[in-house]
Amino acid sequence: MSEDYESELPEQIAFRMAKREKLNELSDAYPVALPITHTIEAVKAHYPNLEADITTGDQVALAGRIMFLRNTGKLCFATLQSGTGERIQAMLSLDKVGEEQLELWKELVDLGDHVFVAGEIITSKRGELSVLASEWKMAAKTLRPMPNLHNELEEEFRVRHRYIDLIVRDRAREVVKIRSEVMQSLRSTFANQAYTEIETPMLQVMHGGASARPFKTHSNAFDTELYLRIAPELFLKRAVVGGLERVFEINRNFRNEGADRTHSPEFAMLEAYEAYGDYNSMMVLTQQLIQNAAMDVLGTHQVVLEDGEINDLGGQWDRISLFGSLSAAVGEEVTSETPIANLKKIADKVEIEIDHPLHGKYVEELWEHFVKPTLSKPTFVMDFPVDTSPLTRDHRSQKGVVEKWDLYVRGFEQATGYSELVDPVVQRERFTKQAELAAKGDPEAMRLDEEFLKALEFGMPPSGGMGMGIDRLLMSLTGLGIRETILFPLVK
RNA sequence: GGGCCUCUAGCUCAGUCGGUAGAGCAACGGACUUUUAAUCCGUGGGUCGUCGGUUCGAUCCCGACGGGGCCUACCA
Repeated sequence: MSEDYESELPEQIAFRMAKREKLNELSDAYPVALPITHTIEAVKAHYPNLEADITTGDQVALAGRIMFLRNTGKLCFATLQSGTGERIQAMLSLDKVGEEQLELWKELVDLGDHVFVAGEIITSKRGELSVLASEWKMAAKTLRPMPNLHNELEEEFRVRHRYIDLIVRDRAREVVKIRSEVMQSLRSTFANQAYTEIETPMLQVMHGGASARPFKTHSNAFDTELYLRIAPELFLKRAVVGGLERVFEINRNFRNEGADRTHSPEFAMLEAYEAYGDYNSMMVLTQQLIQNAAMDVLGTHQVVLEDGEINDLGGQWDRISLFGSLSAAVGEEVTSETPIANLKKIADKVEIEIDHPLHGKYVEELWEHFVKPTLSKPTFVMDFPVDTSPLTRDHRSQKGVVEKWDLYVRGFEQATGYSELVDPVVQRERFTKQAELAAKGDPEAMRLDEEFLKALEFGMPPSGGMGMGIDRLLMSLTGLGIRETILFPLVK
């Protein structure tokens, strides 16, 4: 380490560096192993309510991070915290550790340090469960000062230093745990229905499965452009062609588009496909996945959100038709046959501008303006325009409409499901139309994927499919913004 | 992409109608054997996001750039 580096250090780091040096001279600032006998959690659980000023005679050895330090002349107090946030008090007294060890403690131990203490379980005069140390050791010296524990950290600081956020904020740890348990719940719902979890490529020669702009990268080995996937759909369908009749994948998608409170450039996506299912069976599955997750993780379908509001996920969720609900909202019949000119008139009346060649885009924009804001309860919105859903089967009884639903929860799209298009000839036609859009400059239009079409030509059974944003599921269950549901969201 | 706001000590924030800055916690020195954000006395710590411009003088006014936020348009 150069002297330049040290001389430029903020004073608090320089002091801690010196303490680290001294610890290493005396023994070790970062010992490889410590004779720990108990976790803080175990000790707390074992002595739930001792009276004040008690000695137990029980010896323990434990370690934790120092969150508070209260050093007096001959008796020092420290609050040690475990990784789960559980805390216990350590006491170091002159008569138990001796003058030398007490002085070293006061000289070398800072807030944030991991320390080891061994001693007797007691309660203090004020009743605080404590380890009265007969011995202490540095477990790991911290070089940087901890933030002020009495003010909330700024949002940006929390995101950029999530490890500190996790140390000081209970809710940060809770959200990590909730997310992990939601994942387990989803997998268990799938496992109970004989689904197989698979992983499909995230680096793709051709991106597809959604309308979105991809991230591009380059492979040296293949000397070719590659894309980070925008969706796993086309590979999961290949798996269904291959006979994996119930498959799902939970993994990251990447979309080179805007970032805001509900969008992150990389986000966790769940997709599931079920041979001989359709969009009706996928609605049942999706409702089960979410309701089970709420029940397994939070113990209720009446989820309390961050702002105190209740998100009621219970019961049978509403199912409405896209064209029907739009027609009711605008007060006139809107169908897949309604001329664009008429749609434009409706749009003009409420002063929304739509500039897109697709009829379906008009319908969806109008729906989002008139109906979407009125949805508060979880609602399946069914039967979408064909020209905006190139991978979806035509409706079994309605013309110009496909068997697709979107699930809206608290006003944003939570999941989507389809009766999958499995006719390779129709799929080729749909891709061709997408290619025309791409030629006209639509950066989100899909590509014609010959390899995928070849797979379909080998016969894909009739299937239902669904996709759900995991981060958004976490948002629905907690009321947090997407950057709070992702442990380490992308920051510049 | 467009509009508005913001960046000051390790952290959270004040502040200067233009004369180079403060608080609380944290840190350093001292006192203290029952503290709970311990207390008391004392001390240090800043390229005021970066680069330019205006000015005798800029942390403050102006411009550009960078980070962040909110609103707005688009994708889940």
